[in-house]
Formats: sequence, C-alpha cells, structure tokens
Amino acid sequence: MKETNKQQPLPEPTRSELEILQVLWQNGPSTVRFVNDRLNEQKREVQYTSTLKLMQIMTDKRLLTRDESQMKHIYHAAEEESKTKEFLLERFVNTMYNGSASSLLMQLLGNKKTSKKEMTAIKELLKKFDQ
Amino acid sequence: MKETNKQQPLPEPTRSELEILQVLWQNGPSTVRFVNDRLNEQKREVQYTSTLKLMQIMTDKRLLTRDESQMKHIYHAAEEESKTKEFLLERFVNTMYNGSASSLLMQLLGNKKTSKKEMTAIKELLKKFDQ
DNA sequence: TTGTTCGTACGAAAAATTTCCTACCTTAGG
DNA sequence: CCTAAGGTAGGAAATTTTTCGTACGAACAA
Repeated sequence: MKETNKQQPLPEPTRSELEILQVLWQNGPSTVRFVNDRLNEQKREVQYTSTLKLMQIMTDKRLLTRDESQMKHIYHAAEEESKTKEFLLERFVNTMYNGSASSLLMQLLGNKKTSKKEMTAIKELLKKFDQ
Repeated sequence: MKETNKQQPLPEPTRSELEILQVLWQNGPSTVRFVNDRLNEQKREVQYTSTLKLMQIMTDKRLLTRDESQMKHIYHAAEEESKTKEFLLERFVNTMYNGSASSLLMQLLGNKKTSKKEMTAIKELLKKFDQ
C-alpha cells in the first residue's frame, strides 16, 4: 500500500471511519471481512471492497494499524477507545456547549428520552463522586 | 434561489453548517456579513461568498429560514437550539456510548480537562436535581 | 450622474469522503 | 493441475461538502 501520509496529529475520524472504529473497539482487532459484516448487520449495506478501502485509508492516516503477517490482515484501532472518545467529547462540549460540561449535563438530565434507569445510574455515579 | 429541496425531516447539519448555527444561536437572527465576521474571528478564515453560499444551501435544506424583506437578508436558525442539540447529543451518546448517558458522564468526570469550576457546577446541578 | 460599497444569485471548481470495479495473489479441494 | 473461494491493492468514479469567481442590483456620497 502507498504510504503517503506522514502528519503527526491523528486526524479526526469522519463519520464512516467512526463506525469502523466502533466495531474495532467493541470487538477487538478484526479482519476487514468481520468489520464489513458487522457494518452490514448493524449500520447499512456496504460492499466489502468499500470497507477494505476505507480501512486501508485509515491505516494510511494512522487511525488504524495492522498485522500483515497473516494472509488476512488484522486491523487494530490505533488509539485507545477512551482517549479518542475523550477527545471527541471535548470537541463536542466545546462546539455545542461552549465548553460547558455542566450545560451538557443539564440537557442530559432534562431529556425525556434519558431513561429512568440511566437517571439512577447517573445519580449513583454522582453520589459516589461527591465523596 | 432554486428551491429543490422538499424532504420532511431536517437533515443533519454538517460540521461547517453547525458552526453557522452556533453563531445564529448565540447572537440571534443575523445577516450573512455578521455571521461571516464571527466565523473569521472565532473559527477560520473564510470568504464572504462562501458563507453566503452555505447559508443559502442551508436555507434550501430548511436548516435556516430568512427574512428577505430588507436588502440585507436576515437569517434565522430554523430549529430551536435546544431541540437540535438534544438531537445531536442523543446521536452522540448513541454512537459513542452505546446509548449510555452515564458512561458519557463518567468520562466527563474522569476528564482532567474538565475544570474545577465546571466540576462544582456539575455537583451543584446534581444536588439540586437529587431532591 | 457616476462611482464606490455592499448586497444577492449562480455556476462551477476544489477538496474531502465514500463507493465500487478490476486485477491479481494465495489457499484448499477435487 | 485446475478451479473456486476469499484475500489485498489500486484506480477511478460518484457523492458530498466546501470554497470562490463573476455578474449584477440597490444605496448612497460626491
């Protein structure tokens, strides 16, 4: 594969790239076939080679790394799930809530769709955290 | 302007569209010139006509409405800030935290970058909410 | 009146993202 | 050996998103 990319900071994953990262985070290092199957089950219909290509591009961008020692390459998410999510959450809070995490929380608490179960979980969490 | 778009559900705003929505939410109905100036101050350099075009497209998509009675058209965000944000937050929680708001909160609380001030604000909020 | 400034509309280019076609390689079974 | 199944690489098309050039109209000051 061509190695054209050499920038330092990991680029922001696009929407589709994020979907692929999801699969990898949830299931651990996987083959293209596996990821593609999950995408077709869980998200939308997409051709094998499309997923392949995207994952190759992501590798080029350093969003993924891969083990080529087998015939079926095994792809790994390059960044830890939590690290990436932290970054994306921060960006989300910044752009959407002007950096105010409490605003976000307020919305979360005010949201009808946040289930009762979630609510109690949240309260639990905060109680613990308060000590 | 061409009126080609007629779908019911509002499309998801793209990244740049979101930036424009931010400005409109923060400052209320505004002219293109005003929005463009804010973008250049706060975000990145962008040509007036680029912003104009984008806002026209957004109007076509019904993300914005506008008052054309003046020479300088006045653009309004079509959806309430809170409604849109609620939607986007929900999508974010779903795709990133598998729908678990408490997971998101956990990350928020664990994040070093969440300031002390924010933390106390959050605790305050929760205390109030707990009653 | 004339020119400068500020506005809109529109087309199209540029860039980024996503999708898929084709070629070709390797492995396993007959 | 031959074929089928399943893998990768790469080019290129298709789509979406973003940017900008150009044309032209209205307002206003000189």
